[in-house]
Order: sequence, then C-alpha cells, then structure tokens
Amino acid sequence: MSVTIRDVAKLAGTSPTAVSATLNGSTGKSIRVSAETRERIFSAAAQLGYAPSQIAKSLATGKTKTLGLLLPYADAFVDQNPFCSEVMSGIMHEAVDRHYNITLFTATSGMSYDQIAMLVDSRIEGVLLVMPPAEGSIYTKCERRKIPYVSILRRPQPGAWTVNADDQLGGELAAKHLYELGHRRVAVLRGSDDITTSEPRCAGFCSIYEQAGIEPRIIPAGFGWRHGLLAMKHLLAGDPKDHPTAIFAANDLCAEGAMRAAKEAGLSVPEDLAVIGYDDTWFASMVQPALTTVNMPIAAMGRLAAKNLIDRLEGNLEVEQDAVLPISLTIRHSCGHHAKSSDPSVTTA
Amino acid sequence: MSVTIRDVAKLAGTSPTAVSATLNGSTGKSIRVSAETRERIFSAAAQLGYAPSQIAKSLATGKTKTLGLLLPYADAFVDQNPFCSEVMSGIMHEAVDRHYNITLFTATSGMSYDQIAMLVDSRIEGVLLVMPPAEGSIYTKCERRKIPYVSILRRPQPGAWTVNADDQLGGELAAKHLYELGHRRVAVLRGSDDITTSEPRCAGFCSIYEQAGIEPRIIPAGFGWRHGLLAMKHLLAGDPKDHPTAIFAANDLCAEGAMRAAKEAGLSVPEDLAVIGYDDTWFASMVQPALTTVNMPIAAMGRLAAKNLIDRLEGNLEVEQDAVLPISLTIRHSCGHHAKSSDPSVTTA
DNA sequence: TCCAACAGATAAACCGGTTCATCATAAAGT
DNA sequence: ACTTTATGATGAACCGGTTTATCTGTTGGA
Repeated sequence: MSVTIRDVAKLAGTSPTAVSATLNGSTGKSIRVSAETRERIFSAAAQLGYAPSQIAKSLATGKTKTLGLLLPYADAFVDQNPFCSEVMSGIMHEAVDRHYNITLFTATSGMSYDQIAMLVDSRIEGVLLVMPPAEGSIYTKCERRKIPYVSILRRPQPGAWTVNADDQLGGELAAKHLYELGHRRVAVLRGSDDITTSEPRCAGFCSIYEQAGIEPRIIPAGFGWRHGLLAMKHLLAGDPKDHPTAIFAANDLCAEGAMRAAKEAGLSVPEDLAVIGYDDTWFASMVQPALTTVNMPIAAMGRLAAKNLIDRLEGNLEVEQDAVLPISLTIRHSCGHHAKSSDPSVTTA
Repeated sequence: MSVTIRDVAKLAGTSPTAVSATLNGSTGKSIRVSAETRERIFSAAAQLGYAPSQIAKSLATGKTKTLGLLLPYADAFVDQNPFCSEVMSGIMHEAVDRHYNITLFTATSGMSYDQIAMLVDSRIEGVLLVMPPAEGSIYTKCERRKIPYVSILRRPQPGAWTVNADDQLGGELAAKHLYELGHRRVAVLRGSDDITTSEPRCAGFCSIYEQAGIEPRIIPAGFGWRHGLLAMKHLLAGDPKDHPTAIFAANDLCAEGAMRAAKEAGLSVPEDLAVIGYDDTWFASMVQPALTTVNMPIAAMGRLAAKNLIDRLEGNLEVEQDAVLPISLTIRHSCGHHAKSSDPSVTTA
C-alpha cells in the first residue's frame, strides 16, 4: 500500500532506526548516523516519495499536534456573528505557524455542549473554547482526561486559563464618550446572561454614569440583530419624555438592530439618537451610519489563546493564566462627533 | 497511563479479542462472545472508564474518520463573507451525524494553496474544498495519495466530484426580474475570474437580455464590499445618459457596496437604481434597503458535499458526481416591487 | 599495551488497538 | 459410532512509527 519507513531503510541499505533519526533531524541521543548514510536515506526517501504516517507517529510518541476548537452552539449565532470568523482566523494563524492541526467541534442546533464533549477523544491534545457556557461537562471531561484548555471570553476560574478583553474598561470607554458628548438619558441594551461578558460591560458603563448621579436604563436584549431591534422598539414604545438620547448596545449586530428600529420610528442616527456598538467587526464599518464601537482585538485574542495553549502543551509553564487584552474606542459616525464618507477602515478582498 | 483494552480484558477475565469484538458490536465474524462474558466486559469497561484510543484504532483499521476542510485563502474573504460560515454550518451538521471529524485547513494570508496542500497527511481520509482555485497542487496531491475530494463551487471536471448551484439559472432569474420591472440599461458587477461561478452567472444574465437585443455592461468588480463600491463609482463617473438603471452584483457584499456608492452620489435605491445581489446570506436581509437577491441553499450545499464525500468513503458508489442544487429569487426591497419593514426572514439568536 | 570513550549502526520491544488462524467442546446429522 | 457444524474463546501477528539496549570497531589517553 503506502511506503513505510522499512521500505526506505531497505532501499537505503540501513535500518528503520537510522531512517527515523535522520528524518527527524537526529534527536541527538545515542543514534548516530554518518553523513554518507544520511545522504542515502534522504535520496531513498525522496525517490520513494516517503511521507511518515502521522497516525503511527502519534501512537508511538503520544503526541498528536491537534487542538480542538469549540465554537458557540447556537446556529444563528455562529452563522451571523462575524466575531467567530475573526477569532478563528487568529487561531489558524498561530496553529499553522506552530504546525498544529485544528479539529472543529461546532455544537450544531439540537446538540448540547455535553454531547459535543463526547467528541473530545485521544486525538485531542488541547481544547480552545470560544465564549463557552459557565458550566458544563466539557470542563469536567477535560480535567478528568488531563486535557488542557484555554477559553476565550470566559470569566477567569481557578485552575483554568482564559483570554479576555477588558470588558469593564470597554463599558467605561463607551460611557465616557457618550457623557462627553452631552448625553444624560442613556440606555444599555444588555447581552444575554449566558455570555460572561455581558455583566462587566454593563457594570463598567453604569459605573461612569453613576459617578455623575445618573442611573442608565438597562434593557435585557441579547447579541442578535433582532434583539437590538426589539429592545429598541420596546424603549420607543414608552413615554417620549423617557426616551434615551444614546444607546450602548451589546454588540455591533445588536446596535444595527437598534438603529433600524430608531429609523423606522422616524428618528435619525446620530442626530436624534446616538448608538454605540461593541466588537468592531467588519460589519461595524459597513452599516450606515458606520458604528462608533468598542474595539476588541478579536483575531489577536484567538491567536493568543492558541499560543498559550500550545506553549503549555510544549512544557512552557510561564504562560499567563488570565490574559487581558487592551480595548479601545473606534469612533465613526453613529454618535455624531465627526463625519466622513466611505470609511477607509473597511478592508475587502 | 491510560486504560487499555488489555486492562479491560484482564479485569473481565477474558481476552482483548473478545473485548474488541464486544465493544464494537460484534463484527459478526468468527469472534463469538457469550451473553455472560459480554456483561462482564461491559461492566469492566465502565468500571475502568475505558475509552478506546482512536489513534491505535486508526493505525489498525486504516480509517481515521477525519475530513479536511479547505476554506478560501484570502483572509478578508473568509473573515467578511458570511458564505463561509453558512457552508461550514451545513458541513458540520452532516459530519456530526455521520461521526466524522473535521480538520480545518484555512490558508491564511501569506500562505498559498500549495503550502496548504502540505497539511494533507495520512490522517485525512477525504477533503472538502470550498470555492477552490481552478488549478493547484492540492488536486494532484489528493490524486497521487488517492484521497477523494468534493469541491463546492468549482467547475465540474472529469474524475472530480462537485456540488454547485445552478449559476446560469441564477443569472437568468435575476435578469428576468429586472427586465420585467422595465429595466433596459443594466450592468453586471462581475465577480473575480478566479472563482468559477463568476462566468456562468454573468453569462446567464446576459443571455436573457441579449434575447431582447440588449447588451448589458460588464464591469469586472469582485466579491468584496469595496469592489462593489469602486465599480459603482466608476459607472457613475461616466456620462449620466449611460448610467444603468439596474445592477446585478457579484454577491450581497458587492451589492451593498454598490448601493452605498449610489447613495453617496445622491441616488436612492430602488427609486433611481435597482440592485440585485447574490447568495442570500443573512447579510442580505439586514442591509437597507433589504436586498433582492438570488438565493443559494448554502448550508444545504455544504451538507450535501459532506454527505457525498462520506458516502464515497464508505463505499457507496452511486454518489452523484456533479450535484446541482436549485436556485431561487428572494425578492425584498432593493429593486422596488413591494415594500415591507423589518424583514421577518431575518433570524437571530 | 591496555582500557576507556566514542562513532556508527541495528535488533527488538513498544504504543493500543484489530483480525486471522487455531483450538476446544458440545450439539446435531447420518 | 463417526463425522460435521456451531459455539465460545484466545494467542499471535500486524499497522508504522519511536526508543532502548546492545554490539562492533576505531581512536585517544595513560
């Protein structure tokens, strides 16, 4: 069938041991190969088109160089949120650089995280979790099997590694921006409670306004476009005197939904209503008006999570357990301030 | 270290052979196990928490139950095009149902398809290619290694399996719609030539108009938002008498870019300019005005490609070599016709 | 001259499953 | 009574690598 290390050894007139050591760059141990034998091995391997069986290698060494990637489970969320694609992109960059494979665990609809945990088998050396649930059998499974995992956007836990952005600060930056623009009646469209970022973002936002003696209205919305739309409609259904002049949305999608509802109610953004988003995905710069939004270094977070996981797997124990990446505010047009057309920050293929 | 099949056999007081046969549901061959031994094996396995090594299993059987998934290479494209997420979702559904793993090969920036082909190793039983290039070492590599592959959106080739939508028909549907609405000066913003769908869509569109003696203008654009924006600006820079009254864009992203350019030039959509998109991703229903667009069953295409690949791997030879999925037209607001607010076809998490 | 150290090389065991070939023993057929 | 067939079970080989332990010369130092 396929060409094995013994075939190469036979053609080169030497032993499998020598071939293995040579092709792996001589482990330096007691296996010594003369320059001339090495030559014969290389040419034999090339002649036969030898490619080592990664499976046999894994069985012998116990290493698979394969990571599992668990994306959020709700179909609509995966499909619709550009966040996932961006974080995936960052992860792939690091994985390719470090010669690791990524196996996809997407919990599809009708499939719980617990069922997904079943997919973690001996082929997986480590797991990357993107916006995972607070609790779940996936964690106990990994711990029982001693499989290390790194979570992206999960509240830090003792004994677990995480990569987060500074959500509290993100909320604060948004609040400061709106406050400085003169907004005094503001509302938060808060993300769903099962994602851990919702709370600190909201808390950070409120803390700034509370220092000024103002209590923002908090509407439980969610991370979808429709959530923003419905929450905004709900707000606008109340007494016009209570209508907020500014909105801090759960993310960019939610912000767009809110803008849509406002426009349908005859309000214009940013003149009648300022809207600020979160994430700064490509989507934010494409909607109209382009969103002022809190920027998370999404791809960098994915990359760092992959890096930290691989570092740990390779024995580097100095990995930062709870990394927090910096946050910034990207100012575009949805809160007024300054105007420009065809936002150049949009990059296309 | 970990518990092996021999440990289970020892505890159950039987042989590895019996354990293997029992746990795999008795292959029915000459290995026979009595009901009472079976019981002991099950309880021993449960007691030890035995989980078979998939690696050892793969080495012994030659099957890995792992598929490679190759997504398009330009970062911006992957990140920004909802198409990829949707096709991935369909693929994952089938893979999970059939108990197959998916290994991700995303050609990141600065990495060619040829380099990606290097990642295909013995762990991969089959490959799924999404919008692959016309030529490349990936194909020769798969053929040399006898690894079957199924391409999504690639021109049918002898000896290669594909899943496509009826691009020609898609173009025709778009053209008929615009023609019936009275548009006689129309332009095609054509996708880039390296994606095989560009040509038949354009051809289908033109064929309808040519029957009426009209030659549509064809602008080489691309599949990105910016491509649509620039192409439209270029069109609007010409003599106003030549301005088209309707646009057939390469995809939804491109269509939005074109709409943006039109709006910036003071035109309104659909009153002054009709725009029709392609793909019908979630994005299409979210932009304003919501896009009339050619609907591709994207997730279904992903799912079918995975199904066909797995069927072939499992020896089903009746797999349709070049599947073509049906196309339809989703009418929203960007070509006028009828109006409605908050398009209900938008689904959110 | 003798022994230690080392370069070069390899046979054999091992990783953890699957599967082929073989072997008892009991039941059934002639 | 003797062969055939079915049941229950297992030892050993195998998949394709890595790694340990061992072996032979050759060189250098005392």
